[in-house]
Amino acid sequence: MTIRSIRDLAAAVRGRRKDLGMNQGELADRAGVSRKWIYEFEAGKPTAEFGLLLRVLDALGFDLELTPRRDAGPAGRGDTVDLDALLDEHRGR
Amino acid sequence: MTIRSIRDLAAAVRGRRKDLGMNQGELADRAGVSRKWIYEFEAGKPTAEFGLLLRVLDALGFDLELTPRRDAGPAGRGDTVDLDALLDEHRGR
DNA sequence: TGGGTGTGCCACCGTACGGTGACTTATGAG
DNA sequence: CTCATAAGTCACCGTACGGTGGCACACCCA
Repeated sequence: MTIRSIRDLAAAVRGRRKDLGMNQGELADRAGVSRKWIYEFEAGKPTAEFGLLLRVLDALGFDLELTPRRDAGPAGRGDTVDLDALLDEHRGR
Repeated sequence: MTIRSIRDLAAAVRGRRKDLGMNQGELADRAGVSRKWIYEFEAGKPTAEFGLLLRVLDALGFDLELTPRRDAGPAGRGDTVDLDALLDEHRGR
């Protein structure tokens, strides 16, 4: 699934944890964080540190993939991205 | 690419930023973080907050994907680490 | 030679992250 | 009705994240 927000990740983590039959405490131990961390993260806390998150995802058997965003265009554009257009778009903010 | 460590991500971010012709300051502005954050993150700081990271990845046009780990192929090195071993290792700190 | 730009790095500071420990509220088994 | 377990929540606290502003060095180009 594509992660667009912390809540996306939180839901995925919680679902996966339950699928694996783990409770918050077990996951916390395996990932090396506190149960509080798990609880708050699953509640959508956006300030969680990335390093700890990686440990949790690892403990859950998740892989994290990074890919250049493919513009949801009608016809799938090639891998050639229009950098200027992209820049202008962002410049607008 | 698959993210296994903060350094993986840091390298990807730095490479992408340069490809887009941005300097640290520009990326920082677009992502709404400080230049110090960009600098430290690209240097591999593992404690960066996930919320800020999402903003930076968004500013760079990156998509983040979460997938169940593909079972390590047999050809792979002895990465047959089980969770308990990982557990013990993490416990050490 | 000098100016401009990009980056590494520093000190300082307010804020809040994350850990610990405990309490409370379901929920379920016996 | 108990007892046990899981999850939500709280207070307390040390630590350090992240922002601001600045400085120095390395370039590059006129």
